Amino acid sequence: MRVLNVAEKPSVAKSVASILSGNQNLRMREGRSRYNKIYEFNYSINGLPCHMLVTSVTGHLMELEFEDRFRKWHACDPALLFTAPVRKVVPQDKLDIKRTLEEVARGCQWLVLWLDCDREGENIAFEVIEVCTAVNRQLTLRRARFSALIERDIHDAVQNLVNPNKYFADAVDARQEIDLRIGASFTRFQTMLLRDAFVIESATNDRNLVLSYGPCQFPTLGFVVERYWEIQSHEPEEFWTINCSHRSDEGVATFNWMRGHFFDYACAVIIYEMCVEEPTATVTKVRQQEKLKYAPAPLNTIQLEKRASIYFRMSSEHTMKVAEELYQAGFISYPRTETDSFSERTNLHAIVQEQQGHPGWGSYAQRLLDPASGLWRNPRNGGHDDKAHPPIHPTKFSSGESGWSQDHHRLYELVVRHFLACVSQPAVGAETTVEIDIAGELFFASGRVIVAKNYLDVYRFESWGGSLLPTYEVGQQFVPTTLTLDSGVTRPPPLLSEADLLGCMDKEGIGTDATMHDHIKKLLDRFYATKDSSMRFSPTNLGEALVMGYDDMGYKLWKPYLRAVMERDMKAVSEGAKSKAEVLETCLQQMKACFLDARLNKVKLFEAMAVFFERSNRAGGDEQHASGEFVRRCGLCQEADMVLRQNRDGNFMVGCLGFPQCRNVVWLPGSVSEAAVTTNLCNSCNPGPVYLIQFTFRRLEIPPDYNANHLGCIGGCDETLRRLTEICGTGSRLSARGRGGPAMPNNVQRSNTRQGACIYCHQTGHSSGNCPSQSSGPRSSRPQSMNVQSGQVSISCSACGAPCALRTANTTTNRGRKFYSCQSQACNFFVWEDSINNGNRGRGFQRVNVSASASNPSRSVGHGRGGRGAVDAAGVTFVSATGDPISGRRCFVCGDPSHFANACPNRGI
DNA sequence: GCAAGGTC
Repeated sequence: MRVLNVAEKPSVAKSVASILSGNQNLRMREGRSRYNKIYEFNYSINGLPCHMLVTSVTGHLMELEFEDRFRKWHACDPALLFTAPVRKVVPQDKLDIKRTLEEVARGCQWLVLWLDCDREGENIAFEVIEVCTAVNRQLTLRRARFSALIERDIHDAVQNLVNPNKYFADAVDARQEIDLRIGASFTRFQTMLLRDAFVIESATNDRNLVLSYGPCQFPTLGFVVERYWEIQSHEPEEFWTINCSHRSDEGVATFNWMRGHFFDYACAVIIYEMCVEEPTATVTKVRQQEKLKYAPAPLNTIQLEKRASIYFRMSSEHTMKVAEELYQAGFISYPRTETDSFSERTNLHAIVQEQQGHPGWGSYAQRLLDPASGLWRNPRNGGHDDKAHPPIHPTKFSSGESGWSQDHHRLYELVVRHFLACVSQPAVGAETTVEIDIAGELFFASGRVIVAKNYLDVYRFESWGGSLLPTYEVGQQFVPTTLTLDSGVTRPPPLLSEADLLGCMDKEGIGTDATMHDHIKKLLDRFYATKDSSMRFSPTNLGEALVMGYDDMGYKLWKPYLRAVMERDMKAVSEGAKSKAEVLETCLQQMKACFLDARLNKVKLFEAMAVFFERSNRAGGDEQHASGEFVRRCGLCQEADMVLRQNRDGNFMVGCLGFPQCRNVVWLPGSVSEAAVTTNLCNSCNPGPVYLIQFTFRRLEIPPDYNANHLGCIGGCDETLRRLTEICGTGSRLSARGRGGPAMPNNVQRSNTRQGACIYCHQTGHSSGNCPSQSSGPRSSRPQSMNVQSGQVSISCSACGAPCALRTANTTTNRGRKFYSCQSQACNFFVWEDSINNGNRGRGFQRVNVSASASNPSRSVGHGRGGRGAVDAAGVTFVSATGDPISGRRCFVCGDPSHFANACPNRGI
């Protein structure tokens, strides 16, 4: 019996063939595609002798596409894409693989499917079935289920073949169809609506600019915009904290206030004064604890991308490209995996053994293998398993290859060191916490000594800040060296880093491990977002405007919810709880309703775009062609429909949907006030059908002997329409110029009250710049850009010199109080408006100085915001006027004192 | 010219 075996990728075909044949009498020959070889050997399945042929596809063999009539953008209304017929086709670049399968399948009796054991794999299995059974109806179809490319699994799978799972494949069919229909309809709609209506300077050639919408790319953009809005709308709030330090022979200890910080200055000062008056500190608690810092879980794709971004500033897209090359060359395992736990059957020691000769980490590998070192520890289980691939690990030793770039070296090193760390003991630290009491107020200090670095010895990318604390004993008393009341302001969160963004996508289920980096890249390619020099993402005006437009419509299309609902439905289909047809119908019905509604509310998108972009003077503008009532098939291009439209200026025309390729248009008289296509057909015009249009003319603009209501035909037979066109002119810009004497620039025409409908309210009588609807109210969580723009700018940032915006605080303590702040996140400058009148010109992070003397506690304490520190006879300074950043704090994520948590390089891992 | 998912 001849058995055709098909795997999802060439590497799996090779492994399966090599395992099943035991490399005995294994022959390889070329297929039609250069990547997909054919392996042949003999094997026996359940005692039945078989001649095995093993080959592969490369992922999906087929693509879903619309039928020809719906593929040209202007040939149909995008709303039709929710119902237009679709078909699965093998694209040009996969035809070679298809032919190989057909040729081999003809001579086989069985087809065994070795696709990955996930939903996409099952769907690819059915694509292979379709191609193979088309040439050989007699094939027996069997599915091999395996969870790893190891001998036992592969032999088990082939001896226990099952049936392919249609439910799994159906779920993917549904996902594909929904993605295509939603993506194509919204992309065409918003591109045609906005691209030519505004001057979008980000694109060099905006004729090619595509304003795409996709159920993954838009939520990804949503994360970026949401964080940006959070930063923009942040109102800095001033807070106060008491810090204390003590210098002894052993060094300096910095104590933090147990209360953290106060937003109320008066309360903070009262407590501070109490402390200053009785400054003697008493040690109330000394606690010593052992702390462990565990090595990370085994490496999966998302962690690889996140860590390469943080450690090497590599983009996720570039990381995957380099990883793919290392994989192809055999140095690392398959890089697209969700799995972060090793199977018990993996020979971890063998992988370590291979690395013993490396000059950088070889000696660590040797120590690991020495049982006497006690360094070995079985790796953690990260809790994810895609059942198809192991965690990313080194598969071949290398001390660097000649063709490798710096990034190849770095990524290979990360994979190896990560693996060695995973099988190592955690780092051990001894932590000491000391609590002191000053006048009833509690303060604490902590220090850490690393007792055993263990995995940190090899995993040089992570650190565990250590700092020594002088020895204290309970009951010990001392007078602090400094005791200061310090001020700070709350800061907004930072822009999203690539690691943050991957984290958001992972959490909300946007994309897969193999596609997340594509979605991020798409934001950059589409000019929706930019990445700054510190690898953080900001939305562009275009990205922000699109999200703002949909947000104003009340649609959460830019949120991850839609994808989450789809994902739940897909799961239901894969479990057989819902049918593919049922899910497709409900989902597409809802999305079509949403689409039609979005089109009705397109003014919201216009408004949002108008906040950032100038209107374009380009004649036409595709938005006029985005929808309209069918009148006739175009006689000129004979490809698209002619539809009734109203242009921006309110003039009617019947234009071809093939614009701009086809420019066939019938302009209607400028005196038409209303027009609607009827169901009546013209009896004389050819080629038919040509639907008649019911017109209403403005009485004062047509001669008295003409009727204001007229049922007319645009096919050429209608004499009345022809005469009125001659008399009144048409709404076309060329015609308007002709009638109006000397040609006027388009923007002048737009401000003409008769022709220029306001872009905001679509009414005439005022220009867009004076629209009464634009005295904007507050916008949900977004920054109030209008208010900011119209704010009285009268003060400059002390750090960067840029003019500050006047804002209004909305916090509990300062509601309604006005303040100026720098719009740059980096400066953090702000000043209360009322304090300017008092002579204070802004504070930023400046410390406020409150002085007192330890030797004379009864002396009055200065509250002044400009007082200087005082030194007593014994040289004990309680205050600092240096403006230094608050010291003695450490990052609560990694414990490193060199930065705070919001700037921690380990944040988001 | 549109999506997202495989993979080379």
